[in-house]
Amino acid sequence: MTKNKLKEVAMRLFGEKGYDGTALSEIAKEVGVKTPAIYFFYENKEDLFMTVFKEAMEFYNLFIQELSEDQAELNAKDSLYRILIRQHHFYQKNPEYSLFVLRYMLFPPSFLKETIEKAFLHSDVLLTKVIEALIVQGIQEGTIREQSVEFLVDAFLNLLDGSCMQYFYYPSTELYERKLNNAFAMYWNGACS
Amino acid sequence: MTKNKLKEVAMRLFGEKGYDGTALSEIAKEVGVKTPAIYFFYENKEDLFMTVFKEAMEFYNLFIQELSEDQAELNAKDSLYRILIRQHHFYQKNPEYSLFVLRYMLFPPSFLKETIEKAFLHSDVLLTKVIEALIVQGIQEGTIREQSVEFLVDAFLNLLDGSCMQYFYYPSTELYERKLNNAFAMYWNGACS
Amino acid sequence: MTKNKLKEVAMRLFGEKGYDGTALSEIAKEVGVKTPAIYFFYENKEDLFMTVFKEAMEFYNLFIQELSEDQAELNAKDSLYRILIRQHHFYQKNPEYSLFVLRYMLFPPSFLKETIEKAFLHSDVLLTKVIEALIVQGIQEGTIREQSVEFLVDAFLNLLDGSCMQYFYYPSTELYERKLNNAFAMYWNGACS
Amino acid sequence: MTKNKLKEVAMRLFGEKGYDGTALSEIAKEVGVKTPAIYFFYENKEDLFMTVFKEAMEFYNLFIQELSEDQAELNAKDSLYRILIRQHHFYQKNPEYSLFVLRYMLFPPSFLKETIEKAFLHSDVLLTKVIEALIVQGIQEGTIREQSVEFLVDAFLNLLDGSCMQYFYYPSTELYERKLNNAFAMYWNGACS
DNA sequence: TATGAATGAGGCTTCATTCAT
DNA sequence: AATGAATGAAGCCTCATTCAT
Repeated sequence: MTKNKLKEVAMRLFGEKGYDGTALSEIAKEVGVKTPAIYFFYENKEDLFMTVFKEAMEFYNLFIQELSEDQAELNAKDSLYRILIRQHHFYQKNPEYSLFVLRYMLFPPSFLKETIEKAFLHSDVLLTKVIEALIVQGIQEGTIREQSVEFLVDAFLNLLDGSCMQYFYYPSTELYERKLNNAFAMYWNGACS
Repeated sequence: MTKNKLKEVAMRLFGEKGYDGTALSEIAKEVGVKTPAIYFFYENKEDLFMTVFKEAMEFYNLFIQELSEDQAELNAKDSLYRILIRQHHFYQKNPEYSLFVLRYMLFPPSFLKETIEKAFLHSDVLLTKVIEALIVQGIQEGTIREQSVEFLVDAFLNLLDGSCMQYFYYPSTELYERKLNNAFAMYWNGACS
Repeated sequence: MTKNKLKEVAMRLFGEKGYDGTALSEIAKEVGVKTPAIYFFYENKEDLFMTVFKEAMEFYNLFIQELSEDQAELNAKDSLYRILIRQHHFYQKNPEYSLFVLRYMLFPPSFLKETIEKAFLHSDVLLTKVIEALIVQGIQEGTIREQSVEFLVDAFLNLLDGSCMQYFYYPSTELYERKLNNAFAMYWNGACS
Repeated sequence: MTKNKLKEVAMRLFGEKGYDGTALSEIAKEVGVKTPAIYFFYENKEDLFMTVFKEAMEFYNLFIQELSEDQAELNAKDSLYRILIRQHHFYQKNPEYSLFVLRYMLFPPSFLKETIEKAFLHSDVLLTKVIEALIVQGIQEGTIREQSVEFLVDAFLNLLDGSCMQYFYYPSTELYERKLNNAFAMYWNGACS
């Protein structure tokens, strides 16, 4: 399906080189098609971008939703750690989605700044709920010291954001993993005591 | 004068709209000059960008260096907290520099990916040393529990990166500051106990 | 059915927006069909245009021919006036045909300038004969003063052309009709005295 | 001056081939310049067209205004006849202006239908006043029979419009002139008697 | 009878860049 | 120190047209 190939290639190139840095001709070429063929499937560059963006967001939100599933049997600590690991895996297995989402979360093209901000706030709310539930579970378990939930959630979200940043920032996986583990250990340490 | 104004406007626009999304004509227009005037001061677009980039990095490194100064009189906790606050102030007082640095740290234009990576690793090393010194001080003070320094440094760097991300991500300053304080409190909690 | 609908829509759009200003896709869309369907009925854009053009000319010539019929019982003055009225009615009842004919009489697309000129000269000859017959009748009746027939024919044709122009030029029907009547009255006045 | 050459060539080509039928590249080529040079002088195709249009209208209105001048010494008949002749001369001496004005009076590109209609109504008012003055003069002279001025004005404007149409319609000058003279003679005949 | 998919040609426009002044 | 004039390259997009189905 040309239409899907276009979406995939577009996601990768938009993620790597940005909206303005990606020519439709490049996308077409990689798909093995001439540029005007794009217009058979998408209205224009913006439409292609928006389609890709929506899919990326859906996929990312799906990932967030999955974070909350299948964790019932784990204790809070393992669940939280697993979220970090899953985020890491998500980045590794879906480099195009990840790069795309990160890029346009921070640097949306001006023509859809608002749309994008709303979409990301939505994801943020989803994620916050997932974390909250786990924190509450930890407190009930007794593994997390009784204290303000908001406080614990904020710190964990910061940890996630920091890991996100570092994943794209540090080239070496080893280094990244060490930092990730150390940061989580410190978090858990603070959460318990 | 014109040369500097060009640099300033270029930094802002490159930061806001990206390298490909910024036309030299826009830069010239904001400065109140015609496009060819740029070529009197800079070889070409890349040269202007590189000049701006170097200045941004110097400025950013200066900021990092200043973090280590004037902290002798403070205890470790206050010093570390002050770093977070200073980072926040730096972003607020120098939005153009900050946005530029963040953008090109994560998404360098392909023609200078390597150069930029080196520059950022350099800054990272600088920053790591500053943190390390403070951690060691804290251990010597006895306010930080004796444990692996690397461990504490990694977690603090993660905290800084997370805060960086959130600063640009969250629109509201209040929300950002709450999250920042909560995350630091958790960090310090973990560091002591 | 589709073939005829295509012809109708094409006539209207070619008349309103010109040959170059009308895309085959627009025509197809209005007919409720995809563009390639056009090629099942017509060889290409030119062919569609020519088909439309021929029909418009036939229809217009039919109108001219009808002008000479059913007028036997009327006197010359009424017959001539009736021609003006019929022209007016023709424009009102067949706005698409009229606009099309006017547009391509004055501004033929370059690829068929000659063809079109011939077609219009043919219509002109037809019309001239009709007028001539009525003038002669008028002179025989004694209602038109005896004088050069050519002279009277030329003036009447000018009257017709002027009315044509004004019909498309003036937006208001009332204004147009007043002008038409005044112009004819003056013509008849000159013809008699 | 490239800018003026562009205007001249644009007027001719827009007049001959229509707005959609004229490529900027053609205009540029005839001027001896590459297409993007047009954008140094005009914002875009519409702007070039509008500039040409405004100039054509100004020029045409100037022509109309001049019709009323230098006619004091002539009697009404000669003045009116002279208007027809001058219109003829105007068409002959300024074929580009004339064709352009005629084309866009009848078939404005959709994006400026309203603007153009207003402009032409303005010209129409100007012209009507000129004719009116001459008719009144003729009645005062006693050369025109006393009757409704409106009636005489309408008929003369019809004569002018008819002549306009025929000028562009009939290829042969001789034929055109014969028709013109015959039509005017008939008009004057009707006006006097 | 009609469409889905695709393309070549070409149009409008922007942009970095040059060069004479 | 800066601009007016111009261009080559390239980008987005439209359109007539084709062809397999």
